[in-house]
Amino acid sequence: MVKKPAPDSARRSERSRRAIYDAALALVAEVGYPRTTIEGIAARAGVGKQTIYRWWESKADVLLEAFLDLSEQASRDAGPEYGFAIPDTGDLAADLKAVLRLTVDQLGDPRFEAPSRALAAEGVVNEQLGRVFVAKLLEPSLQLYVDRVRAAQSAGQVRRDVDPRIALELWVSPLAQRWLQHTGPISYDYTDTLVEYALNGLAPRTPDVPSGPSGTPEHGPVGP
Amino acid sequence: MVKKPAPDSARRSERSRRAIYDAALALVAEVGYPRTTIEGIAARAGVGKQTIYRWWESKADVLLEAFLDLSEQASRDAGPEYGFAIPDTGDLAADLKAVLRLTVDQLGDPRFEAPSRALAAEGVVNEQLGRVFVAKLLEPSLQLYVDRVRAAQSAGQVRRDVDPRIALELWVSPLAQRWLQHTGPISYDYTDTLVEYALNGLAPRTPDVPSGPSGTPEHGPVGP
Amino acid sequence: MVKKPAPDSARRSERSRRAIYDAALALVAEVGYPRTTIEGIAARAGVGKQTIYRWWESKADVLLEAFLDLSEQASRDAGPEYGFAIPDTGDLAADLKAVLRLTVDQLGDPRFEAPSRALAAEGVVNEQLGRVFVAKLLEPSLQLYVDRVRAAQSAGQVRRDVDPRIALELWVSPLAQRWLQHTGPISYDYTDTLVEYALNGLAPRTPDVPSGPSGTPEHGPVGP
Amino acid sequence: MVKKPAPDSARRSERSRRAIYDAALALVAEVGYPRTTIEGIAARAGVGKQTIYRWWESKADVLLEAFLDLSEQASRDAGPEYGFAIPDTGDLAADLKAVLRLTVDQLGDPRFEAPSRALAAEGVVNEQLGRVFVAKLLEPSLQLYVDRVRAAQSAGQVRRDVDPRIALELWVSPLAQRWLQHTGPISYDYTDTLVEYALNGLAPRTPDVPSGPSGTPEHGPVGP
DNA sequence: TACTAATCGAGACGGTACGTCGGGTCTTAAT
DNA sequence: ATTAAGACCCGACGTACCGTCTCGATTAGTA
Repeated sequence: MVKKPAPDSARRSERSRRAIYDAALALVAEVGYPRTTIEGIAARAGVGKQTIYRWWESKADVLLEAFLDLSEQASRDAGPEYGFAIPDTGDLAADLKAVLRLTVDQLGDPRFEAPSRALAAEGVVNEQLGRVFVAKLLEPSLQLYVDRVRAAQSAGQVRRDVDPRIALELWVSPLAQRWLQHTGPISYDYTDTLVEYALNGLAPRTPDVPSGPSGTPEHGPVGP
Repeated sequence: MVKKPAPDSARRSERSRRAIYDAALALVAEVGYPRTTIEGIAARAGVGKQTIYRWWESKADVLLEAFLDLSEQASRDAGPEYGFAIPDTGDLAADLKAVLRLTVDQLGDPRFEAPSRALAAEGVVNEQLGRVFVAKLLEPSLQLYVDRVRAAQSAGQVRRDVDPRIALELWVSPLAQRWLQHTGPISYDYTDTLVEYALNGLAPRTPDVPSGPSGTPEHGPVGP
Repeated sequence: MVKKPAPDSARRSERSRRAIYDAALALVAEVGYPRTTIEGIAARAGVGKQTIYRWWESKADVLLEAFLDLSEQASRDAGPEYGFAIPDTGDLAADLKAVLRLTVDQLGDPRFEAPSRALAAEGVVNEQLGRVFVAKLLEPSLQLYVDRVRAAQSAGQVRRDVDPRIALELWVSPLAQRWLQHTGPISYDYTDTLVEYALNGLAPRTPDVPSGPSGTPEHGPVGP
Repeated sequence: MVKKPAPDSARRSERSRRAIYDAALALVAEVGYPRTTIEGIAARAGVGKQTIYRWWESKADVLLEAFLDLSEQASRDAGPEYGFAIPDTGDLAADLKAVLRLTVDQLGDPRFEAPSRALAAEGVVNEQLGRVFVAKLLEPSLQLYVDRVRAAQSAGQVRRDVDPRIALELWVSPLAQRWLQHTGPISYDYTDTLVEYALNGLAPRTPDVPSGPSGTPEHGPVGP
């Protein structure tokens, strides 16, 4: 992530690095991302500006690393041995609902909200940073859903021809969009509903009784 | 939105307003949002800085109005009588796929991409602006889906207990997230798949007929 | 003093003119000349900016006229019939001292100080205005000294080869400089001393007769 | 004179300081004081505006220092060993006339005129700056007159009860006023006359010899 | 007395400069 | 060699006024 004639990272001051992380996160939480300045971070961290410019390319870069560090720390604290996973009780719907409820809680945690909003916003406009953000923070979480969906496929609860990476977006993206863009309220009910819609679809279940005239004959040759 | 001793909007210079819109959109497209400055907009528009500060509160505000104006213009040009609508051929899936393909095209249009990304990003971090952005630009479009889903409910193609406002997020939000956060590629195949997953659900169709090879054989194993 | 395509002064609003004079003098006294602005004068006078620009060329111009008006008013109030004059009691030294003491008082009058300092300062740097200032305000006063000195010459108290216009500078200019440039304190003693030095010269009187009655026995060892 | 968390003057850029002095003096000479802007000085000096604001409080402050520097330089160039002095040939009148003629020349030197007028004008209105101007630039010159007058007193050419600080104003102030306020022309004749009037006074010399009334016996080698 | 043209209060406009903030580079001294 | 400190050049900020330019609404002098 650093491009300059790489300084000697062996001599790097660990103390300064930590102080910078702390200052950056604190400032973003306190005054918001746009009013967080490199000078401000340096001053708060008791560090020279050059120390920041030496090791990072931009304000966003600093915050990204700081937030990554925070996340690692959090997951180390939370799960000593395993790094989070989605439970598998055999009931996919229930498992997803449970995890999404935790996510709802986390999205409201002010400790995470300010920096993650800031990074997400920066990522919208700055593709390079956006990709790092996604790769380092988002994808690992999404992968857990991929795994869980695969397990459900093995258990016959999800059709085998479904692409798990796309499937998970049916519940993850709506929640993400509501949070990111303030397009709607976020609640347990909401996420529960998403899971149900996603697993069951919107179309009426073909009445297992052949008599049913309705159905959805019009779209796609569902069934013979 | 203006706080100072409200300027007299009757005497406002229409010429300047248009020039400012044009300059703002052009600059965002050319150098990107963060490098677009109010000073730059004023200079390019041949306008005094104060004329911008008199009528808008911030750079984001200017761009938002400029973009709104652009959109209105576009929809006026496009649909003389009706302001866009989702076709209703009777086949919900087909209609949604068609509209989403248009959306995919539009998301790639550089004319719209720069300003809408910029505004979306700003809205992530600036809730006030975000809400205006959503209310003025996003919701009107989403409302069209609500209407179409309601029609489908009347036609018996969608369960009556489904909330259309949530339903539409099953295909809109995934697309939105991939575009906003660069979480994945965007293609016709992708949006087609979203529509199918959303309408049919992920769970296997209750095998109404034991022999039934149900599922959705037509589109095979989608995904990367 | 006005160069533009002369507006019709017959239609000029006397009310506005007076309000502008008052506002200008008040502002200069309150906030000082540099922080007195045309906009400020207009606002305070309840007058449109154009009304000022129509009749005056510059801030200095406005103030100059306002001050001239003030002076005329003052001299009309002070001396109904005669417009100031220096007394002629036959004792030139006494007359000059008396008038200079009045001048000392006037220089300390805050009503006059702010605007006259402002105008003097402007005149230092802006020769055109300076000349008007001198011609309209300073010279008329100096002329009174010229007259008095001429009278003294007729009375044999001042040498006939002395140029009165230069002579008066011996006491006027030192006082003026101390006031303008803050080069020294101003007091009755000081002006008295100036008159004596000027009339008697600095060189020792040739002790024509040891008992000589001339000289200036009355003022003893002046100065610190 | 600086109020902010005093910058470290040890690290001050000498190069910038000189460039700022040069630019300030040049601009004042070229476009006049009021049209000389801090921005202009910075641009011409190839310096950031902040570098000016860091070390000076105002435009007047910059110019004052620049002019002080110029004067020091000039006096260093002119008199390597002694820093100017008024000659003492034994003839006070002649010595004063000589020095005043030099002053007349200097007042016409465009190199000095613009900045010194500007500073004088500023000092009229801004007492703080005025006092610095006087103390640093004016008084040192006046002191030379004080010394010369004292010497004349010792030599019996000037009365012992005369205050030299006031005496010198008899010729300095008239010249100063004519120059500052454009109240009259400046010439060698004029300054010569001032010296004669000041030394001999305006009142007729007591006719030491009843016969010789005319001529100018009065100012030659004063004293018996 | 009504007409009508100039002046008036008001303030938006294109500009210039202000004084401040922060970005990113560079220098210094201390560790 | 890295660090804290901070001066430096630079660009943009948001504000204050400049002097010009419309706007109705008076407001005189003329018809």
